[in-house]
Amino acid sequence: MIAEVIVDIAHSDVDKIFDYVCDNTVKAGMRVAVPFGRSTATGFVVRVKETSVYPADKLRAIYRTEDDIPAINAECLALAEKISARYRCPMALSLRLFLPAEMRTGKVSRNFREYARLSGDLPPISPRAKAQLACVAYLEEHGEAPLAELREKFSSAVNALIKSGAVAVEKRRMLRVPYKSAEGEEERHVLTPAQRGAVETIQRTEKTVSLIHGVTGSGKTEIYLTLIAAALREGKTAIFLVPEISLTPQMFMKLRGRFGSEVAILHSGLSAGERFDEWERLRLGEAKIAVGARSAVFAPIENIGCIVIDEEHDGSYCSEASPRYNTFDVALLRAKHNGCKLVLGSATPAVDTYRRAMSGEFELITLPDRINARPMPKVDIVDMRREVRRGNATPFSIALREKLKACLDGGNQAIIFLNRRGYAQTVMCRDCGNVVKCKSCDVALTYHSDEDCLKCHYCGARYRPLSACPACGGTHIHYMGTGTQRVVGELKKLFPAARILRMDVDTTSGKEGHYKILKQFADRGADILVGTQMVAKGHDFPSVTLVGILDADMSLHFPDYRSGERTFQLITQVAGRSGRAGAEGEVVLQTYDPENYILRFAADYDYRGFYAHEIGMREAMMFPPFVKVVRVMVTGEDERETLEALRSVYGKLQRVYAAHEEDFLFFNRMHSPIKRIQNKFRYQVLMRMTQNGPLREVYAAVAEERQKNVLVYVEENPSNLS
DNA sequence: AGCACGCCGACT
DNA sequence: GTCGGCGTGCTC
Repeated sequence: MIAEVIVDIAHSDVDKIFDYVCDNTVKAGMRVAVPFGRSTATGFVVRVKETSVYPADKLRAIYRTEDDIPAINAECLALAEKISARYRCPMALSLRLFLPAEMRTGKVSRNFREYARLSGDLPPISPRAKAQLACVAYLEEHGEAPLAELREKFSSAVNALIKSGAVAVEKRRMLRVPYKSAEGEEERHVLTPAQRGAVETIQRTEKTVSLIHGVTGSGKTEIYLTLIAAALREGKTAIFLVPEISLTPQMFMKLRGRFGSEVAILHSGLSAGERFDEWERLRLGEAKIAVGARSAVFAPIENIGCIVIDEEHDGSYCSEASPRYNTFDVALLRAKHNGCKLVLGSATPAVDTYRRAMSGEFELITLPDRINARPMPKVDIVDMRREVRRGNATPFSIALREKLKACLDGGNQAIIFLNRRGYAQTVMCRDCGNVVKCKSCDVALTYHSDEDCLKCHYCGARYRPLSACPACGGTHIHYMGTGTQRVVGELKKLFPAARILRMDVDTTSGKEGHYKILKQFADRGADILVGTQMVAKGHDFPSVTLVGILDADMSLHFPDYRSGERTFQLITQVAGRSGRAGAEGEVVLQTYDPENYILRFAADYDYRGFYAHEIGMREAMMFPPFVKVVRVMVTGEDERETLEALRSVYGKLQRVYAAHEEDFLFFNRMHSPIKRIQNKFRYQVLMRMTQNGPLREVYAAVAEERQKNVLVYVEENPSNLS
């Protein structure tokens, strides 16, 4: 037999099939160790065949198989091929997506546990051996018991019994199941008519994809769970994707409660062993529901009955590393292959998704009402320009201050949202105007008061705070802009008695950092939670009646065609944290641009209005989804080499441009908005082209570019243009 | 990715 | 005259 093998080396030179002689125990999808040149490599068997066209005298045999059952099933092998073709990456990279990292590095061990039971023939035991007799009696009563437990109870008598053959020991695989304690806590909810209708529509439609557009609190989760339960009843499996599962512990507690150990959780917060075992439980069919962030879309399961993507609009569904896959695209391929439904849900769908739903490509289900029929919190837009004119230089408007006071006096909690961490955004010398920048990045440093240092938010470098300007020696150092740390300081001055909690990347280090802070706040361990966009997601806080959004403009004026969309989503999400149970909630939205249509629509919870306006704008300005934004990034440590590579790709791309000029709306080379990150210079060729534009040629031109110290890659509709 | 083969500078 | 620099090519 001949095995077609892809070696697990991510390099285009070896991205092809190598034939190896093998025996009939080798199956497609198994990992194998093979001789490769003068060394040994791991490889993936993608096909087994009878004969090879490769000269027989040059064929070598595989050394051994690394799996006893295939690690990658037939569907996933085919999927890997599609991903490699679609995202132009070596097969090795797309195949790796389907394995837990622990499996490749081989750093985790499988856990075994020894069980003892009485063997068939019981040799006579001396009546004096009391412990042995007790042990036998124990086993007669219990059938079998973990060996360790027996040893504890009957000490060395156990060994004697094993030696005499009275007790047989069997090794059994132990799979580590995280959060097992949450089993059986969930009571079943009765669906509302709207939820029932949504479930029925999704099950009845002939369309593969359904989009549930439901406001916060409209009960989307219960719809997902019902669909998943239905799939399980048919003997099928399911995939449930969430943006950041570590932020939503109550979500998997809910799943565990409902489905017990049939749920496998795949996320970074687990230990390596747990993650590996959860993956194995899926592969072995012990678990039937894969829950996790985007990588869970590659779950090793067959016969999928339902795939759910919750918070469909979330940016984390697009991979930032090669292959830059889009979770929806992969999920759609799997749904089509399995003939199952793909369900998307969001309170603020991505503009592109909503457009496809409106066009009839997706089934659109709208849930306009909250389950408890409570109105959404009222949003008060405050014009910060007037505050400045009135001489208010603090980050808080008078309205927000008053409402905060009332909120705290009433014994309620508040959330203050500001999408900027640190104390002061920039540090500037007032004598010469010099702004302090990072040594390895073209980025202004942010002052952090809690550590009394300057930090680079792009590479994490720390610097000593300045007493004098490094450029002119001046001592009038000015700390500009407000971050979460300064907000906490100002709040302490305004409300000395209030207990304030801060949540941003600086306070959430560690495995359960997010969870701890959210839990503390939920348990009323603080009155005010100040945070970045982290506070927007997860957790319901019943006692929160006020949300303050300090600087709604900051994400609005991001240099990116999606900044409006993102701002709308962010505001809607943060606002949704207010007033979920008891009292009615309030939101104060501070802005220097109070007439802005995005903010207006967000304040009115008018998604449709926002969408209509935004899509009209995108069409008029020729932005996605009407065209494609394509960026070719060129980065390298040596500026000259990087520029040379840029010139070279640009030349090739220019030929593509010249041959398809009618497909281009924009074509130019430039340095990236941030010229240097982590000592790497960043140049780019930016293009906007029609949907059927010559994307293939762009990829081909980039693939040709193989300079040694320079990295060149393509990004489609990049989420971040810095 | 490794690793060997192969053509030009500073050394015993 | 050699030892060795890493550029180029190959691995079933």
